Amino acid sequence: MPKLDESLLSDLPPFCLLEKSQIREILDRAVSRRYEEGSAIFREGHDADRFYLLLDGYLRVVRTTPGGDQIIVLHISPGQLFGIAPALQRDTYPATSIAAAESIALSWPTSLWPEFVANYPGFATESYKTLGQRLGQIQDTLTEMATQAVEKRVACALLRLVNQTGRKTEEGIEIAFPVTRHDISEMTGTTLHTVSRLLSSWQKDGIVQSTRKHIVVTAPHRLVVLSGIEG
Amino acid sequence: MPKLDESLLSDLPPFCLLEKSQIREILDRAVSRRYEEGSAIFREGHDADRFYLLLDGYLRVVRTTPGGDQIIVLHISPGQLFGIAPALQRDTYPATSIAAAESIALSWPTSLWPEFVANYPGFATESYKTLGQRLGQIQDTLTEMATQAVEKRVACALLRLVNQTGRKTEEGIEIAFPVTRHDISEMTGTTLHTVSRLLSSWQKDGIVQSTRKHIVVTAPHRLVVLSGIEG
DNA sequence: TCCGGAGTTTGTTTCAGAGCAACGTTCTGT
DNA sequence: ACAGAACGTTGCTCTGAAACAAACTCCGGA
Repeated sequence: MPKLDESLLSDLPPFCLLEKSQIREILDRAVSRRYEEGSAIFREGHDADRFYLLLDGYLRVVRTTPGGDQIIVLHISPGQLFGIAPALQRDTYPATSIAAAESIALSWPTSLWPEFVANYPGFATESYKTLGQRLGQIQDTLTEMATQAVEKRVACALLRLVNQTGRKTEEGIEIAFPVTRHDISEMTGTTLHTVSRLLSSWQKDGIVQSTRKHIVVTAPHRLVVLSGIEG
Repeated sequence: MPKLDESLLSDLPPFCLLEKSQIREILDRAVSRRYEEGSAIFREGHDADRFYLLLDGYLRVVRTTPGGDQIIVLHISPGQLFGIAPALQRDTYPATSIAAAESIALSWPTSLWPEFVANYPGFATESYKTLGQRLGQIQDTLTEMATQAVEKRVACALLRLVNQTGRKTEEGIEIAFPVTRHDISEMTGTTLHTVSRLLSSWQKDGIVQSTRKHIVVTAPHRLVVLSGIEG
């Protein structure tokens, strides 16, 4: 493995307060690995033996029911920590992480977590902040799921993707990684059929433009209206 | 305020590793307060200026949508920490806490949190464990909400209440605090009408027995079957 | 003791969205 | 270049549960 460059970490929230030498230390103990689209980084229920940082790509965090249904709990973007079960004193991962696009992640053995927290100022703080945001976000999703009709949920899901990973293009804002109708149905607790119909109708209305695994939102404001947020 | 007894804390997970003198210290800085049924301990969006420990009673943790719909995210039982936004570097509470029955809670100013974490061994660990469990639990609820039909969700909700707060009686297991049909509908994202119908039909089948604000599960095993869990 | 409100029950109507089915299209590997 | 798989679209049917409506019961307070 080639030596990793310090600039990989030096701007990220959990590490930005650190000395160069500390970042070097952290990187020297990290394992870097590439994951191809569709492959799992770790799986629900397995031993939480490592924690991770996503350098490049996008992940889906997924839960599976006993009945075999899946749902996407959240997405991870570059720069975020994930698989941080050790932070919560868990010895097993509570969900599965799948690369939604080709991705690269660093990882460290769980046993280093306490040391990171103790030695690197700002690391604990930032990690727990991430956790707090994630908890809030899941509560939002739960509330939405419990109270909103399918159309609004799908609109919200799309907006979340756009906010988190949107890239500006000529035609509008494009979601930066492959998303299928089926993925969106697993984010919103509906069927791919319903998602397909909604997307078709929005396309007719000029709100989105989509091809296979690829969505561009051309009129975000109209989607916001549909989502029923804001006053 | 009368001096609080040390035995209040000495057996609880976050404090059980501590010296007597430390527990004394903690209690001396705590404020104890009674909340009557239906009153709020704190509200969503407000300054997270204190964190809490429930000594007696039961709480509902509730979120409200812009549209005015409410949903119950989780319940708090005696002995649990709550309102621990500071642990997640949040400066505002992400949800509202309501006393589901007459309750008593201790609280401390948020500014003491770092000190508790630093000085009291096991405190941080246990708090984060709680958080981890709560995160997992909410993910469960979300998954359930997204994939299961109403009947299963209501069965699950009832089982969760029973597991968390159930008290054995002659007729079966009784939920230890007042729960209305409406409450259950807010736990499951349905209407009180549907909950009422389900409960009636279960009563006919001898699975539950309920009067106003009061539910006894007489055949938990049959509820488990309905909930569709287990292998 | 009577009133009013909160909680519950039950009936009827309505429709969003799941389920099923069939087909079209674009990719991948050989 | 072809077969098969993965992804997407669309029409039709049917049902679970929301919406609407109306009473009934219990409880606390004046």
